[in-house]
Amino acid sequence: MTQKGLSDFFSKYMGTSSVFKNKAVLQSAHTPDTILHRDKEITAIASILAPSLRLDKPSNIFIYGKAGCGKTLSARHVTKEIEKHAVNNNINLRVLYINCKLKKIADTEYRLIAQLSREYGKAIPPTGLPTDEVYKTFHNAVDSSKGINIIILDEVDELVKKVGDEILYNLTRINDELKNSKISLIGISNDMVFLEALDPRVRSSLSEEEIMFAPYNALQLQDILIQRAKEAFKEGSIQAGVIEKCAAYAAREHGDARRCMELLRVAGEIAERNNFDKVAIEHIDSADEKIERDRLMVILTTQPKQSQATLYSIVSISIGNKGNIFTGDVYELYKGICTRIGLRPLTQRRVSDIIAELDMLGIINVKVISKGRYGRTREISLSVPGTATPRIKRILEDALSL
DNA sequence: GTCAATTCACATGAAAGAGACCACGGTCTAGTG
DNA sequence: CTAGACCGTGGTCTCTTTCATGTGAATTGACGA
Repeated sequence: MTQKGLSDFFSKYMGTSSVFKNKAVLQSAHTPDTILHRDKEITAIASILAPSLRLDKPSNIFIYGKAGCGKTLSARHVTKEIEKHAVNNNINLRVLYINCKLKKIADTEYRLIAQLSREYGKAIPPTGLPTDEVYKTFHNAVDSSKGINIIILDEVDELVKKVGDEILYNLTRINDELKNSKISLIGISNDMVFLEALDPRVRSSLSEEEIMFAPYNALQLQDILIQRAKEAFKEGSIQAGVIEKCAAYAAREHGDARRCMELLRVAGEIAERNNFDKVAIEHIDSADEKIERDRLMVILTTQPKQSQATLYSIVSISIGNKGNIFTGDVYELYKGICTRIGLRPLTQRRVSDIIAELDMLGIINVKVISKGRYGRTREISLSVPGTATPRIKRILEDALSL
């Protein structure tokens, strides 16, 4: 594009009307004023937390349910309201929200406690201090707050998976040592079976109350979408049937409202970019494709070299043969690739873990099978359609500069 | 033919090491009055 | 005398290796019908 062309482009862009009124409404960070189809759950959380307004320690709550079914939203909504009430009535109540999945912020014991302490205004260095020192700081900070402290641990399962359940035990036990304050925990997890894997002592104290969030069905998703779309889009900029299709797509994927809204947002962006004044049904299809493509691209390019090399060898083998792929084959080829690009090959033990990680990311499918006399191994298959494999291979070749 | 033992090729767990990053306190050094 | 540079120690964190143990069905081989 020439510079003149660029200027034309921008003025034309300014001239075209957007289909959006307020795109932020469709972003996952947005909190709507009213939460649809979660009345029962919200009331349940509220009634459990209510004693805190009388300075009694409310029970710990464990909330679980699939992704994008309103767990975090509901918990934050209730705690925000309760905080408001506390302020109005001069009650010393504090709500801390921590997302345990956030890398470099709260994904280890040290970081979580440090982050919590920071919420109380204590400066904690990112590393270098002994963990019990940080615990002490946190303990003092909480105790001097003299009130009820509700700590929301979002995606606790991720934390526990990484560092074990000891941290939860420590947190629940802190109450015994606090003189002036009390801590209540709200654990939020996507993982349904997470609780069963916990130490029984931790389990019983963390889940004094349990609340299950069922996934939204297609109709509920429609309601939610209509509510958001009203705010997000200009009137009349959505074709009939778009919302329904969007909801149906997401309902198929475990009723994930977050994904549903992303779908609608991206569809809107696609419509806009192609100078449509309405979001049409076919834009949903393109959006679905684009989201999937982008997700894959991000995963592929952000993986460490070792994972990329492992995946590359899996992809290479899968292109050649239609049969099954086993760990041993992958490792052999992987070693070859490593020497070719000057990478120090890892041990098979580690590569085995990397394969499991790739499975978790959803790029490959892995099944542990026993071939009888011929040993036990992982049967690996790509979980992306065969038509996409050459593209993946090219991306990885680029990334590895092969 | 039947049944238990064996065997393979990894899976899976636990522990520990390497190297990067960081805080903190003590020591050294150069600049200043 | 003092501020800043520079070390050594001790801590976390991530990625990895090493060592050890587990696993499930095909295969094998002894046994009896």
